Amino acid sequence: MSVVDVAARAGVSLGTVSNVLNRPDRVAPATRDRVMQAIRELGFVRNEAARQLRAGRSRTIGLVVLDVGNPFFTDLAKGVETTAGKSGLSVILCNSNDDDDREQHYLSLLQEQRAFGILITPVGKVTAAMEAIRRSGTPVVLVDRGSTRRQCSVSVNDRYGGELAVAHLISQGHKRIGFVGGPMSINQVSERLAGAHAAMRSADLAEDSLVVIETPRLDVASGRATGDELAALPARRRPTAVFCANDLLALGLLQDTIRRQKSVPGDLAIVGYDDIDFAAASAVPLTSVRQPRAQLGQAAMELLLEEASLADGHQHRQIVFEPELVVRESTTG
Amino acid sequence: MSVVDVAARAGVSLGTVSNVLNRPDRVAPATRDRVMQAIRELGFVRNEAARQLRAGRSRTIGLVVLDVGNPFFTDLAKGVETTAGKSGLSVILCNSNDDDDREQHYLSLLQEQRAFGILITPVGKVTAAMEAIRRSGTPVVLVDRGSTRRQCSVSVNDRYGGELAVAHLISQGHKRIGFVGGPMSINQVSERLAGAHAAMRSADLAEDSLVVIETPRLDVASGRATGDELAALPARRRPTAVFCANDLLALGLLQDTIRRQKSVPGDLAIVGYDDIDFAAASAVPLTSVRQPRAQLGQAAMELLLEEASLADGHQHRQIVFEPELVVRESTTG
DNA sequence: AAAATTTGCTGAAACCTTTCACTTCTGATC
DNA sequence: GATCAGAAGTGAAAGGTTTCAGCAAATTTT
Repeated sequence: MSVVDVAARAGVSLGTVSNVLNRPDRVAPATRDRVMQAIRELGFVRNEAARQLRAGRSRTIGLVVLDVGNPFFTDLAKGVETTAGKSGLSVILCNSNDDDDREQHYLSLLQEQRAFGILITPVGKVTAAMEAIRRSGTPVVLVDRGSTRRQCSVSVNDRYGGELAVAHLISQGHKRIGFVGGPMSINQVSERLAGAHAAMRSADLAEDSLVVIETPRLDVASGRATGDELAALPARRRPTAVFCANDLLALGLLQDTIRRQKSVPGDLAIVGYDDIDFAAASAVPLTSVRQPRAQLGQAAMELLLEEASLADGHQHRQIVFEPELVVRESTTG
Repeated sequence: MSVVDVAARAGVSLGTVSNVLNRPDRVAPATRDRVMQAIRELGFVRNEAARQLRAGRSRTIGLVVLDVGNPFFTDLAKGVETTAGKSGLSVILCNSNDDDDREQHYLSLLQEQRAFGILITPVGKVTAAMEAIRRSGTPVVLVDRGSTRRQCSVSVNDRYGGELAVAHLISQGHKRIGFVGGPMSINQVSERLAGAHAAMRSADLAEDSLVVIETPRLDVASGRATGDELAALPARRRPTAVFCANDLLALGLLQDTIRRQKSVPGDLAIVGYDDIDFAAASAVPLTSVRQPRAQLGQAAMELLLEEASLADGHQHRQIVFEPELVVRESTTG
């Protein structure tokens, strides 16, 4: 069943049916009603595949994130989705799960679907595949990740965020500080670590006073596992405070620390990153570095739309938000 | 650029290119290599829209959930996605946000895209739109929601879960118990409430010993707001324990209770529902009713595939999982 | 009244893939 | 040497939408 059937039933040409669907104002009201009636009677539903084929591009944008299980990304996704919806675009949420292959897989998929555009938080570097997609005319905006002039991006100053977190710990009197996060191939992680180092230097603390514990992933389970590593350290090397690269890690570590009957922040102060909703509701409310999640999504989507509309004369832009430290009990007993 | 260009470059017919793409074994190795080479040289990417148009249905399934911000649903989504991936299907995650209109919107969208199938946790009743989609030949499986014989569904016994939760509170000596959840139009909520009532009856407690507080949504903010309502109750009416219809509510309420300097479970015992990862990491580790989230997703996807393959002779099935009570400190000081 | 413009509608062409009936060729069998 | 079977490849048709040049009628302008 197709526009042809609708046209037959309404006694008009198929071109007119298409006009009713896409430019109703160009059709005489009487005709329009007749067509609408036929559509209703036949239960006609537009075939999006045919539309796309004809149009050459779809009305779907792909949002590729590192972890849908992380509330940071779902909040970001909400911002994207709301903004996209206003332009009649839908969002397909893809979970790369920190995995290069999955990322690659989703990129191919989006390319085959002739996605309207792609928002991506890359697992590692910006790959050749991404470059190729961009060159083929599909707008690509980097999310939660800075970029060079040759690409649009929306990010939060991760280095500064790391600095904020560690400077705060230092101001609380800590001198041996741990950094928990990984893999280092994730840009956000290495930037936050760089910020941590910078804060140490500013306070004239020795390089090796920052104990770096690399985790395989940025999730709650990895955070819990970190408890063992910390406990295994000789007391004089063991940090009195840690900065976790995200809240999931921090919550996991917090949970494990309490399980070991240690006090937070007494025995170990903890700072997280992202300030997800659960951070405030945790065993000990978590000090965290807040990022404007929804705004980030909105800004990214707006950049994408801008790039899509000004196809040629588009000037790539890099938007950088500033993070904010939210102090709670996990660092101030 | 299309198969035609590839064919021209490789010096074969377009039918052969298609064969290389879809049934490589039917093409002589030499020819196959030549075609592959041409594909690489031209950077050819299959047009999914054209495939779909030809095939009549897409390779995408829609998963419509009530709240992507709820880890329960993202865990469920992971189960769905993994299982779908094995059959070469992709998943588009749609967030109805407890809103009828949004649900309707997404259903239309999926219908226009000729989705391979739909997994949905309906906001309210099973609507005429859903029926229509099913009749049009698209498999629809209800998720986290039971159904009649006329439809496939995968659910968890919510009534029993409610019973477990409240029976546990009663066993801890509580006699005035609160139920927090809403809106009641959400099936899971009313079922869990029904279970709560059943538990009260079994213990010979009066009907009005169960104080029902209806919330507008099932999120952390609504949970926090419930603190006010509880505080406003006269002491002799105020429950000593509450059962929250999900963990987000429970975490919100927990947070607010602690803010008021009350003790959990001393002044108020709290049971949640879902046992999301954050439940164990909260201020006071939360007693909760665990649901097999990933399994739920997997089972739903399998039912969908079954329904899709046996189009005609398909016998609708209803799978019901049993929930499990996980006791933690929020109910056992 | 004639000319010009606007309005309303038509229908063929294009978008790209897959399928399938068909042809051609190679090698084997009797 | 004729017949047959199988392998390899061909190319037209179908699938549903949108666009656009073009046509006829109605309306306005000269």
